[in-house]
Amino acid sequence: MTLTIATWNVNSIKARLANALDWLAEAKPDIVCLQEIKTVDEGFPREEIERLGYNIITHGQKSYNGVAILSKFPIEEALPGLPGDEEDEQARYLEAVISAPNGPIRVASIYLPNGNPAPGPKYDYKLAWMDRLARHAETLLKLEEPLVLAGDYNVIPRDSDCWDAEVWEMDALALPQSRAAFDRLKWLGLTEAFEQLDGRAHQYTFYDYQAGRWNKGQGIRIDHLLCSPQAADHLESIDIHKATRGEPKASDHIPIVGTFSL
DNA sequence: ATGGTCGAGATTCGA
Repeated sequence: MTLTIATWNVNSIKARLANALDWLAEAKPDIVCLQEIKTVDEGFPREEIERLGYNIITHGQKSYNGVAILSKFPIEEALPGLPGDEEDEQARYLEAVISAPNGPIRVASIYLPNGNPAPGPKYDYKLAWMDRLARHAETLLKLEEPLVLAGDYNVIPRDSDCWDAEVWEMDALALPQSRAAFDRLKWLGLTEAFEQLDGRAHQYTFYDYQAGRWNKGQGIRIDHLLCSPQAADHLESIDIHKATRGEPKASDHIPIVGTFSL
């Protein structure tokens, strides 16, 4: 028995609906974490996706951000919002407990702040958000459950996760403080699925629309699955569904899928 | 080819 968990920044679920329906019907992932749905909850195209056999929870926002979780199995708990700042209005975090056939799995859909320009208030917000995420992850890890924190982390973990480290040197996605905050999540005991199972250089999950990056093969790897030991122990494979980026009306991000023997 | 990225939604901002 295997369970597949995917993450995909769709860059507007309404603009991407046809692409998303095609990919869901083809890849048939059990659980999907979506980011940048760019709509309020009422605007999410629920029925079209429900028809493919998914339960859906959303944490939406007008125009920007917004996250969702799709699941073939029942969703028992829906926990919108990252703890640690009551003032934070941005819809970037949605956690759920899913009743998978072989037991419950806790999943979160994460849209970590971009942080540019750095330095500045947006970068401060990114680092503060990452600190909140680490503190919350610490709490979740104490539960000793299968846990997957899946999303657009807006962090390039290594120089070899982009096509040209010099281009990204001063960017919020690659600055040492961003990488240190990402490393902190791993030191807490979370395993980054791609690094663990594959680790090859230059395997990208994002190609900017600008400057013909896709046609030039110039991407970055910023979408990640972070797994608790109880999930990482059952990790079997990780796949970057690169062909989606070449489709008409593609998102600038590529879906990645983890397969677990759970 | 006088352009050059896309999305939401308002005529600009965020990525």
